[in-house]
Amino acid sequence: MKCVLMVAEKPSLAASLANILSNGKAITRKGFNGACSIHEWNGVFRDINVKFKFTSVCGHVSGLDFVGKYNSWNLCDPVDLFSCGVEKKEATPKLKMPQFLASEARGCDFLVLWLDCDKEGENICFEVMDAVSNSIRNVRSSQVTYRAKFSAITEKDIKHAFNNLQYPNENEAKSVDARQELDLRVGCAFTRFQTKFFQGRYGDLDSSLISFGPCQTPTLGFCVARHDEIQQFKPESFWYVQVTIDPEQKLEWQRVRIFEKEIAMIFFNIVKDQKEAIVESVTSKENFRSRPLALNTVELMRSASSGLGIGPHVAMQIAEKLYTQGYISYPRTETTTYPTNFDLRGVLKMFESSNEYGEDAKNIQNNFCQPRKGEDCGDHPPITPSKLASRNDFDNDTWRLYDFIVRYYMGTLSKDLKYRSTVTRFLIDGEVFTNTSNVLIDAGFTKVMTWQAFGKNELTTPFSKGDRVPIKDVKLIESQTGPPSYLTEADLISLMEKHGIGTDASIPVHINNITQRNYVTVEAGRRLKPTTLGIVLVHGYQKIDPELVLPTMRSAVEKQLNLIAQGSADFRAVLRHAIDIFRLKFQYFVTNISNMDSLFEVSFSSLAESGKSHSRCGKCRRYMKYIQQKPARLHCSHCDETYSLPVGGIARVYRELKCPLDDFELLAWSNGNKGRSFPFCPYCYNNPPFNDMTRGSGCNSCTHPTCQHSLSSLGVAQCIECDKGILVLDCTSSPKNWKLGCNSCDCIINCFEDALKVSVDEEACNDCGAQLLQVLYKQTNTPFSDGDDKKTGCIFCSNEFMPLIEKHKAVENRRLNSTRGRSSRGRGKGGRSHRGRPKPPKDKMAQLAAYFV
DNA sequence: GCAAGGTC
Repeated sequence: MKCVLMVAEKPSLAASLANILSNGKAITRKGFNGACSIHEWNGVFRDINVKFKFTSVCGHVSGLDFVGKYNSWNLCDPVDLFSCGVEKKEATPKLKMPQFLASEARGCDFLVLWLDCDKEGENICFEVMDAVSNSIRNVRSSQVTYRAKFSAITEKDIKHAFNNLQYPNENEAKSVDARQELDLRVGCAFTRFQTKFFQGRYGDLDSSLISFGPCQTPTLGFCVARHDEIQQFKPESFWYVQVTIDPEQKLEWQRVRIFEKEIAMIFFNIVKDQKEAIVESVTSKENFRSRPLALNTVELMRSASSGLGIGPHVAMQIAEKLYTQGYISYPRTETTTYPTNFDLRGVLKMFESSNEYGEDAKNIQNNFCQPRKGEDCGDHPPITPSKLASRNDFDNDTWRLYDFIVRYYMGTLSKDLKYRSTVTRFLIDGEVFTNTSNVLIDAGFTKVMTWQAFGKNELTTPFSKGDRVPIKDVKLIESQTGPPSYLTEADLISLMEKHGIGTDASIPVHINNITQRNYVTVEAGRRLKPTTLGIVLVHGYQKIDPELVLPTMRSAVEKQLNLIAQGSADFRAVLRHAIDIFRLKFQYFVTNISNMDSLFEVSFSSLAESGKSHSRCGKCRRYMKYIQQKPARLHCSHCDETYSLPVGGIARVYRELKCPLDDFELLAWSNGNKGRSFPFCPYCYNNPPFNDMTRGSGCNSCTHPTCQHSLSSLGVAQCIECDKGILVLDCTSSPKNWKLGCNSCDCIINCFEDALKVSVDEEACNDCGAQLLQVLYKQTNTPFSDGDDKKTGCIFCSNEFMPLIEKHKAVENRRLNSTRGRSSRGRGKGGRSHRGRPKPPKDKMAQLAAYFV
């Protein structure tokens, strides 16, 4: 029997599409990658009986990256990133997606692609075809591979798509390839250049990465634009006449306010001596506030931020969790209209038994309103609740978001809010004042969406035309115009949506980025206030090349890319043109960076003047400065060199010891009292002296043959927790604390408390191959039963050491293993070199010689 | 250590 492989963009969609197409008959099994399932059934495809297999990918199968050395920050000039090679790589290696697809496709004759119907989906179609090209013959043929085009996940739509299969659109897919390549080259080139440039000059930037991106930078731009408005705002004084009538009620002046005091005074003088206001007219009309459209992602994020105080990133994480647990429908959609056959009442029914919502759900069913017609974007149905939950099922924020989604859903099926608005016009010697009073007629959807409840302001006594109302008080009030506030997250989301910056799925990522990178902070009310770094960056772009931060930049690029999608321009030509433009922009940016730098200069302190005097430079013997702000560095202002330091923790001067290779003073890095620690040479850490030592290593990885701090001198045994590392004696906090620490993982073994001295012996243990240790105690407090103050033994095998070694599960295991090993196989696991002292590098003298040259 | 876009 012929076999048809069908592929959707995500596991959940594969399940629901298979269910529709098989009329519920599909049998499901889990795929070997643990993430995707395969749904199988027999049916008819193009008039023949076939077996169907429906599975999915998880988003993109592949992603783009630079080739080889261009991934390294130190091995190439950022400008090379505009011309160097790029290659496709597996997007998520642990999912083994190409392998999974290839194996499921084996033996299949046809491929039907059910990826989301947007350009990204079209691009993934071709990624899937690539992945199965060795499994399905002629996969590029339009007689083998088909594309289903659907706009809603409804039986009608899906079956229609199945009966009208097409071929995937290569032009649309290509336009995505172009976008990927352009974003990669431009983003990484600018990011690397400006990060290295500014980190090499300033010590208090408080940022480990100064990134640029075609979406994140305009996003930051919005926040800084508002900041600039606030800064440039000049308050203006204005005056208004405030009349209070009896019974007490303030009236609104029809002129609202006046910016010249003298003129305001004239009106005030007219009104102030009057005793009565005459009712000129009373008009009344019914107004309404519409119930909401069905909920989509952007609105969910906006409301979560402004109403619940939950940021978009976290909101989406919670929504994702609610979705995978079945409480709500798929939370990423732009659509704001329910599918035609959606069981609106069924969902309400589900809530009838709920303590929280039961009463509302019944009321709404009795007064059921058809939802408003929104937009169908052809992606997924709006976000709706799909399972009843109660308060105890979740933590507080999860409950609040779930509650919001339930109430919003009920709101969309409720009546509009209705109120009566009555405007009373008063005349006071020719001046017009009004009072507007609103009276609620029907709370409508705000009965469930209580946060939108109607603020009442009823007039205590209604008036009729011709009434003469006593005036209680007349005042001339002086006030000032105020600046706008910082942008709220909700405002920012709206701006991004309006300018097409990011997508519903990536908007929270960009906002999160600019906060994580320390360009903006989230203030009370989730308002986004730019930091000095954020402001200086945006102002710098504006000085050098304003287009870099303009929100229109993204859409201009998208426009070009759309030419590819429409087939009216050649992929290569458009891409080359766009890359050329950005390369020129980049080069212009680099040559004019001093314009941005002059702004940095004002706000940040140069490396030379930041940090504290710390340890000596091996080249000039002068003290270098220790800059503790992220990323921690040592800076020698005399040599104008900067040395990076291990991430986190603290690097203190290590007993004024020096590296025998370069004369730099050694430092002891430690990550808290009980954490890892090791000595290192700041020069070797950045410029490893031996081939078998990687950048970012301490002395505990150094193969120097004679230095007393090196791995060669202090290595004891292979690590008991990881495969790669070696346990090295760590003397940096001796004699208070002695410990063995792995030079690769976090494994630490504390030992020999209060010993005067611990050192690594020349000999190795006969039983397990570990290097022996010599331990010396004060005569007065030796722990050994025979009264000796000095012993040599094995940390794993010597009985008299056992009580002096921290109880460590892995140590116990190793002891057991080595005992067992002895009885069954003679001696340990067989004296491999890594067990004892690690082999010194083969040609160490040659390496040393090379280093000194 | 880098972008933006999918999704887990």
